[in-house]
Amino acid sequence: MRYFQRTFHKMPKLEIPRKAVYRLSLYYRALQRLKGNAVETVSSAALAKVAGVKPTQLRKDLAYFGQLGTRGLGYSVAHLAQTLREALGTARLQPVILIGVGHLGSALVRYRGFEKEGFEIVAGFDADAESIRRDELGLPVLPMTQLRSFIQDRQVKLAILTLPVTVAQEVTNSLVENGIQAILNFAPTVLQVPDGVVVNNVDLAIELENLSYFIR
Amino acid sequence: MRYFQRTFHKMPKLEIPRKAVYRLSLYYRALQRLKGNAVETVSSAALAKVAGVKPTQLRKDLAYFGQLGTRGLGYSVAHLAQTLREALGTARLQPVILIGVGHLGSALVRYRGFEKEGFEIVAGFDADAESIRRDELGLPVLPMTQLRSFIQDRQVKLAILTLPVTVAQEVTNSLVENGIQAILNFAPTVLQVPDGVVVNNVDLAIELENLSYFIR
DNA sequence: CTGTGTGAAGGCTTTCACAGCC
DNA sequence: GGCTGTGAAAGCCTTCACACAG
Repeated sequence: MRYFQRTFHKMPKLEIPRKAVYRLSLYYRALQRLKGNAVETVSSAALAKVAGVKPTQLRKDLAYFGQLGTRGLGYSVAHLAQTLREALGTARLQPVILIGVGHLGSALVRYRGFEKEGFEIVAGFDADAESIRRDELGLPVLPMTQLRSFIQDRQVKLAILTLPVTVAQEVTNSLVENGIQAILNFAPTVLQVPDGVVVNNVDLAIELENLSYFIR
Repeated sequence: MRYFQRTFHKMPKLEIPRKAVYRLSLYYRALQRLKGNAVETVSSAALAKVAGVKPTQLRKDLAYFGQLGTRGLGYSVAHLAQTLREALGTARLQPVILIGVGHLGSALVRYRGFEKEGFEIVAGFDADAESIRRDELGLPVLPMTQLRSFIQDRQVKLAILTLPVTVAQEVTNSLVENGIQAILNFAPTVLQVPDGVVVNNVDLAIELENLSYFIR
């Protein structure tokens, strides 16, 4: 996971703490639920409780985007949700490609939980593309040779990596060369990428080891 | 993810920073690779590079466990690996249960990357246990009614949750009641647990949203 | 001379306390 | 009175600088 300085066209005046961005997603989720229950305004205390954080922290996080609440009243659920959507860049559907269509990759494709959050997996890539039953997935599965043209034609910026460690770095280099700017990496290895490319790691063994440490 | 105070029987004198524990896993992985290449000693600079951290940070992290290195020389690969194994509690194989044997759950079972890290998924549980083709998984899949006896008989402390949001909290309560101490949660919701129970969340939509934020 | 161990400094994040607005 | 917005304080983690051991 990396963090870097940027000039934003409009959004925040100050640079937002890295961890705060994660929390924005939690707030957004909580707001969706409130919206479903036809709630119109919510206090920082109530929203923070659902998101599992302290009220002051929530207010600090939101303050990066200006004065969003009304004193004495709280936040407008609809307005705040919209602001967060735009801040997170999920106001428009983002195309994502998935590299490595094995067990885990296939499960992620079928998971479908991404779409309502603003992401669409538009294609899978695999070294052995021929052998994959693509109709079961409802997704085109292409050979790696088509990576370059696909990324460039479709202007894809986001990739999910569900590959064996042995080829992860090599494929990453190729992704970066072709214009991918952000990678969600499931391979249990530290990827080397140039500045300006962001990697988030999801490492299941590390999560288990971490839990294991705290059990006694 | 939660953090809490504990009295440890032996390990560290001081409390280890929460994030440092994650890095211990990275170091351990890197050491395994060095071991494979028959490397006997390694400097903090070399090990840190592979793990993607700064040498001073690595030394600070390791210092929590006492004087592990030799000045002027570095660390013994074998000895350090063993120390980390014990610290992380993966020196012995830990039994893990998986709750919710859908697409994602099945993919995790088949993934098998856990075993060499010291974890064994010993059973799956599902509300609809009957309908799951258990021979393809090579894993017993049991109905939820057997949760209690299984956890208690096998002394299971770790659970992986791959369930829909709607039932996640309810099942969590049941797990905690029956003695589960740590949960790796894939459901996109904030679980409420009592003190003494640790939850690590793996939330794919949040990871994507986070990446999306940093793309411009 | 090499490379670890560590107090001290620095930087980042969270929490507090309360001013300010509805 | 209720609840947000925010400077200041506290807490936590990382990095530095260097003493010290081999």
